[in-house]
Formats: sequence, structure tokens, C-alpha cells
Amino acid sequence: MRPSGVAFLLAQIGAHAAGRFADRVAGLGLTPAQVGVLRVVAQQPGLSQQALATELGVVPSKVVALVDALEHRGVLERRRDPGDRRLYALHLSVSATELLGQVREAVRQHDQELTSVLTPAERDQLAGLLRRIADAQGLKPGVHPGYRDRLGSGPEPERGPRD
Amino acid sequence: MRPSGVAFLLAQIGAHAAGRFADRVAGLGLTPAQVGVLRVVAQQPGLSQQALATELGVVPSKVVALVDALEHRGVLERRRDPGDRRLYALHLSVSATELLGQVREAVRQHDQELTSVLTPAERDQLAGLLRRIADAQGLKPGVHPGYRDRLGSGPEPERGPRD
DNA sequence: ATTCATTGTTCTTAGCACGAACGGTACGCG
DNA sequence: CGCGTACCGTTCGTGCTAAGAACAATGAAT
Repeated sequence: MRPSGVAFLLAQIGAHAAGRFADRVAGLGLTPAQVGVLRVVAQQPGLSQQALATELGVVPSKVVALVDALEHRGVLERRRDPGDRRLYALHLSVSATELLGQVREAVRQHDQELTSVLTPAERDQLAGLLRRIADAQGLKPGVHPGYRDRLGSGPEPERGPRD
Repeated sequence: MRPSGVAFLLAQIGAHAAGRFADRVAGLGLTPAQVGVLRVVAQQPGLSQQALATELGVVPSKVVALVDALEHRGVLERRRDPGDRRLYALHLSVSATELLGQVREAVRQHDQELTSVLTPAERDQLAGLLRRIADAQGLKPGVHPGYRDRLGSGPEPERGPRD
């Protein structure tokens, strides 16, 4: 049982990456799940909460809390769909543009820091291999099963030194 | 955005791999955390629960439940340390040998299935890149921050961008 | 001998995910 | 028009997991 197998390394690094990303967006006052909402709504404006739930693979009741937080923050708007007044039409507000830019920058830095030990060629190589695996495993781009939401507060298992 | 998106792919595939592994060892009646216990005790027989807790990066109270289950299953033994009767000396029982073999086989199959789309050379390449990342990020071999124990089947929360 | 630290355990508490139930709206059909 | 059914968003209750505090037993120190 060599813990140096590829699958274990993937799980280990993946959890680490997710945790670090959560820390990063926590600096922007966001959780990873909220970031996912922003991304989907940015790509498909006017979406309903139900559609958002199925898109993200999340229970509708959780979408309520996510949208609540983002709306209270002023980056997301619940407009009534004029055709069907049961549905909300989700739209990003104008003030969301700046936040979205900050999120993109955080993503860029996150990616950079994680692969800083690789050369650009190696990074592309790695991306290609991973994409092939993700594709073969039937993982859709943009969604993945759930990590924890808040991984930033309090003492946690074991984390690397360089902090 | 057209960056490599390596970090997101790692988190996505890592979560997927962890879930699949949990499913696999569930077939043996084990949780991933219990597998970790078996691995550590196999490598360092006679170690105490406290040492095991720090080694795995989990709370001592959780080690109690883990050891309880494995002991009740007959694969782990709590012997008293003759030098210090506060400590337990954890040892694998003889019947653990077969189970350990099954676990090793499950790990092998898991690794194989996950990387079945790659050639052996590519798999080695991937392993090398991942090891370098894990090393650079200060991840110790054999431990990784906590996933959930039972990551069953079905869609789950979400996170992450990918423009 | 007394006092303090350590080990393993139990108990309590907080947080989260999920399903069930509820008001409100739309649509079909007689 | 009236009625039943189906859908959306929301709230509530339940079960589960994780983490911290408190406790008995043992050892170490002065």
C-alpha cells in the first residue's frame, strides 16, 4: 500500500488546493460555493434558483442561503421572471464586476502558487493529463463534489509549514 | 479566462478520487480513515493512540472510535505498554494480514482505474509532477487534510471557477 | 506525599446536510 | 369559471459529524 500512488497524491493535493482556495476567497468574504454561484450566474444570467441548484449539484434549500448572502452583499439580484412569477431571475449587479475581477485574480494567484514549482511547459503538460483524466472519469467542467465550505477558521488537521 | 485551471482540476479530480476510494474500501467494511490507521500501525507497530492521532492529524477522541471499530473487528489489538500503563500499544492482529492484502489490492485497482486513460509512461510522468507539487506545498506523505468519512453517492455541493 | 502532567475516554455543544412540509403561482381540463 | 395537479422558493425538523471540555487512571517531579 504505497501512499505514493497517483490516486492518493491527487486526493491529498486536491484537498490542499481546495483548502487554500477557500482561504483565499475568504479574504474576499466569499465561500467557494458562493464563487460557484457567481460563475454560473455570470455565464447564464436570468437563471432560476432551481436551475442553478441542478447546475451546481446542490439541494435547492442550500441555494436559498447562498443567494441570500450574495444578495444581501449587493452583488446578486433576485428579479421576478415576468413570464412566470414563481421563478426568480438571477442577475449580477453592476457592483459585482469588480468583485468578479478580484475573484479571477485570486484564482490566477492560486493556480500560480500551487504550480510555482513547475515550468510553464510542465504546467501545460500536467493540465493536459488532468483534463484527460477528468474527461475519462465523466467529470463536468466547473462542478465537483463537495468539500467543506469553511476551512479557514480554527485549528485544523495537518497543514504544510510555509504559511 | 483561459488559464491552465490546474488547481481546479486537482481539486475536482481529488474529490472524485477520494469518493471513489471511499466506495471501494466500503466494500471491505472500512472507511478511509480506518485505512489510514491500518497503514500507520502497520508501519509503526506498538505506537500509542496519541502518537497515532498526531500522525494522522485527527483529534484523539476520534482515534478512540477508529480503534474501537478496528479492534471490535479483530484486526487491531490494544496491548498495554508495560513501561507506561497509561499508554496502549497498538498492534495488528494476525487476521489483519489478509485484510491488508485486500486493501492493497483495492488501492492498486483504484489507482489503475483512475489512470486507465494514461499510458504507463504518462502515469509516471504525472506521479513525478504531483510529487514535486506535494513536496513544494509541504504535504507529508501519507497524511492529507480531512475528507469526510462516508462520501456516499449522489450529487453534492460545489465550488470553483473555470471561466 | 503532594502536586502536576499525560493518556485514553466520555460528554456536551455547535454546525451542516438533507428531506419533508408549506404558501404561492401556473397550467390543464371539465 | 372551478378544481386539481404540478412546480418554485422557503422554512422547519432531524440526523450526523466534528471539535472541545471535563473526567478517571497512571506516571513523573519536587
